[in-house]
Amino acid sequence: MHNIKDIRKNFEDFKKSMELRNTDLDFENILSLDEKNRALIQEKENLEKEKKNISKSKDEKLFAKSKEISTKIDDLSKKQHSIKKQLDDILSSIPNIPLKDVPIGKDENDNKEILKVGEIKNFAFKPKSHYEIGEKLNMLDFDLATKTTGSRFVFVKDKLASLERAISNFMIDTHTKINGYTEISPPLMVTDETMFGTGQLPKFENDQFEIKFDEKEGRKFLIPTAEVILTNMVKNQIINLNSLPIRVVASTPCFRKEAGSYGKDTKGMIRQHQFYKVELVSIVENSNCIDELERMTNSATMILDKLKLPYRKIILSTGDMGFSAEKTYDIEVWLPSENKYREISSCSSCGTFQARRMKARYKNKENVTDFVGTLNGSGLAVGRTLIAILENYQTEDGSVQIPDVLKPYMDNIDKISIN
RNA sequence: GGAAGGAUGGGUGAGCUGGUUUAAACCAGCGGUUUGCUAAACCGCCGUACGCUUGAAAAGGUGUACCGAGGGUUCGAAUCCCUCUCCUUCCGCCA
Repeated sequence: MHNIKDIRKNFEDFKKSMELRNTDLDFENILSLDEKNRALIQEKENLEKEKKNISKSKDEKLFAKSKEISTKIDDLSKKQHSIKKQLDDILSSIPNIPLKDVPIGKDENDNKEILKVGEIKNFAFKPKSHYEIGEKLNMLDFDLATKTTGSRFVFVKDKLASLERAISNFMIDTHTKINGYTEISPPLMVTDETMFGTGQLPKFENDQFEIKFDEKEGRKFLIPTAEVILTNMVKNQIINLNSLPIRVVASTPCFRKEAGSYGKDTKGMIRQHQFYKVELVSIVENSNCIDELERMTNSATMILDKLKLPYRKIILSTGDMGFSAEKTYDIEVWLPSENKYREISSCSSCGTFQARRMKARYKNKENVTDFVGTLNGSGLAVGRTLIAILENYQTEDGSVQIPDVLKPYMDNIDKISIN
């Protein structure tokens, strides 16, 4: 969320940034609401001062007048709150401003590749898709999921279920032992306020699963990514400088409605309503965001290096970035059956954008309170890593080799084959 | 689910028989003195948000609100009343 003061001050810059992000806004309305709001605050504060003086004087003759002032204040207060709410509603739906080095563009076609790693294997046969491999092995069962739950879910069985768990454990171990992250096992449900903090609400409510809870309770949602709950660990607090940076990692299921992607990736487990993801979150001094983003992205690619999966790193254009991001790297893994790279991780710096929404602050070196910087990245999407291993490590007879680094997690077996 | 107690600044914690509280004190933090360095000691500063204002800016000045959240009583609420949330302890139930 943006500070209205900054918008007021750098209005033209702000306008331009929003155009880069294809955001259509009624800029004049923002300014006029802001002015009205401030005028009402002034009026109200003057009355409050008068009232305060009367009560201090303890002059009984003025008591009646004080009462009169109270009703006026109530009235002004209501007006001001309504204006402020209108303003906040608009502000809370405005995306973050891209950093200067983010390529300007309309959509994903304007993203820029910046790195390509690993050798793409030349198969002597036509490589099968992950779902063909999985179904042949009898270890991916989409029909069973349809029967019990619905579309876009899957049963992972037997050795593939172990492999999925192995992937997750391997990632967590790498991030905790080598990359300096602390493991967290968080709640998978959050309040609406928490969803607001990271930017899922109010604008993207349609993508979220809401849980029916007791009437009395506030609203609760299933997390669409652990980013939501890990980032919000610092909400509504002022952190000591010496406890920064905070680096946490969690492996959690993620729940997404995938509204608006009806035709996309209907086959296989590329796009599911529920999937496991290992998520990295960093809370840093806001001046360290850029460095931390590189560090985080390197932590994510380290996994692919160790798994010996070919990948590329791209920087998202202004038109393709997520709502809260100021700069995003996507990491895409090679899928032989599709003959192209597919997203397996997305690492973003959000600057102070989420911190403002969460009111997450710290005391900087000058002892001045300032908003923290927040970053999040997948390290990596577990389901898609499973897919990548199935496809890249497949052999002609339908079995799948186990990547060396995962063998210790799989009873040191070499491959998974048809029973 | 029942009963009792509690929630105060970054932390600990007084105030809670309405008006010298304009939120004490301690710790942490920041600045300084001393010092070969560290430590210690001593001195000073130190809540948050928003408005107005001086200034090119950095940084000041000033006002209002805020003592878990929201309402109420009152000329006046951290303090009294109501509702809710969360925490602690005890009882019951339970993986």
